[in-house]
Amino acid sequence: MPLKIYNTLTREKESFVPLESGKVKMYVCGVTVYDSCHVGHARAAVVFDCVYRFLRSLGLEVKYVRNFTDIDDKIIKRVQELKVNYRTLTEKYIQEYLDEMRLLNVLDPTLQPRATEHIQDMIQMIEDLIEKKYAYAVGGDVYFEVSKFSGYGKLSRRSLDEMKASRISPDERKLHPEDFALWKSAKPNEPSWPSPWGEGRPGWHIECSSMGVKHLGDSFDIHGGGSDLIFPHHENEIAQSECSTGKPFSRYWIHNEMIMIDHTKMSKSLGNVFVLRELMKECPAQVIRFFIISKHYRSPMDFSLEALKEAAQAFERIEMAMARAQEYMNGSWESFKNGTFLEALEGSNELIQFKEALEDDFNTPKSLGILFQVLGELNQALDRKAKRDRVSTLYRSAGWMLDLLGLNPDLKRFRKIKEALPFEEEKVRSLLNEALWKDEDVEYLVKAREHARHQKLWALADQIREAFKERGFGIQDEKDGAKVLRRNG
RNA sequence: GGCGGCGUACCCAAGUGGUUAAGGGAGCAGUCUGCAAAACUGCGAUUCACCGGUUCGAAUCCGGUCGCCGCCUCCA
Repeated sequence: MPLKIYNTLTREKESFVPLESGKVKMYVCGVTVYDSCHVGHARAAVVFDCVYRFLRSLGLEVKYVRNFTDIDDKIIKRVQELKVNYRTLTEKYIQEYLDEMRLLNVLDPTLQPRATEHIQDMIQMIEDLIEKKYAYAVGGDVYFEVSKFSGYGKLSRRSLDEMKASRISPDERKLHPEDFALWKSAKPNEPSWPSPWGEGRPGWHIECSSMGVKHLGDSFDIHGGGSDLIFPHHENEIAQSECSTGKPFSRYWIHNEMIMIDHTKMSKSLGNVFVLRELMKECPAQVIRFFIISKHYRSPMDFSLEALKEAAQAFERIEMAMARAQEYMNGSWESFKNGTFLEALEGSNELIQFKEALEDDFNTPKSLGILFQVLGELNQALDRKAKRDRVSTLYRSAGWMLDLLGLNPDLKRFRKIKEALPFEEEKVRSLLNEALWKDEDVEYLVKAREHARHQKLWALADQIREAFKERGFGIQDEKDGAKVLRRNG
């Protein structure tokens, strides 16, 4: 089955055929670095990370570019409010973003260019557009003349007539109200770069055209971003790029839908955002990732702490099963990997189904359904002490699925304590009064409880278990020793 | 107003023309356990917002009604 992608440009699911066989060139709009990211930014990053991972696992060589917008009006506004150097500000949020991406297990794109590193490229493209009469300079500003591009509106399905009717308070110096800025002249004390039109900065849209074309070529395969970028950002990118190069820009446009709070879009202006780094203090990043991929990327998704709690519960099921299998097999799933995903597919019905789910426009929720079926079988096999071969097959399949979805279960949460430790009731009593336990205290108490159970001192055993619970640990008694697990949050 | 989308069990969520409508959470019952926890087993939508139509057959296609949302200004 070929990979099908829903293309915003055609509004249809299409078979994906890259321009150059075996290679994919993909550009995704990153973030504007003027403030901390929220869950919506995480969704976009995770969605395209899944796309990236899946394309790679199909054996395609993917060049993936995701930019940082590190100069724009919002950044300037923030810089003036905070009275800091704009590079200090942007650098801070770039680092924050990179840290968060790492925690979310989002792979580094091939390139992460910054707008300010491409000012010259942008100036060249603007000059080119002026020369070709698609753009005009007025004072220190340059505008793109939208009516010169017959394809304008093809992505967002809008006509110029509609736009003329709806545009509000147009800049007087524009020839037409719907024209947009390619270059903006600098006011005093604003960050600026020299240009043929004087000191200034690039308009927002030109950076993506310029960096896309520079790093991926005039025409490339996939362009992604949030659905709120379709108009005007992506529409304008198409106009600039195609007028400049004379060639079709991106061939497939992928847009992820928004995160909603109480059925309303999460956005800064409404003040209903959940800041990612705050959320990560309460909840493991992997749970956030799991939450995100549990809904198809093209549907709006309601976010709430309750929903996140449900996701945490479901994710723990994954972690428990994988931890059990790891213990049984005495090794991480990677150590049983042998070969690539495509090779692992051979004869593995569940992996084939899993692949088919993702091939259908990256249907991650459907793929999770298949993962859970495999985990159910894995648990069954483990319950019945099935042969190593059977367990190993299921374990490996589940591992591949988690790998492709970029889910990284935290198996260190589960610890089986095996070594014997001397039991001293006094020490146990004193530890029970401690508010915080070190690792060795945890181990000691697990063994102490085991001792108490062997002596049928049920009251003491239950007291210890209760103390564990109060400190965020769960205990599971198993035939060959107790297992302790650290609860999330 | 223009363009686009959504409405599936208590909650989340796949399924978009054809065997019993995936999966997860929560709940209830059973197995296991000193009691738990986890795991396993069983139970749970004769029905897919509503009303018509097309079809041998529709949650799935078409028309209408109701409700909700996004974009059209900065936005992932």
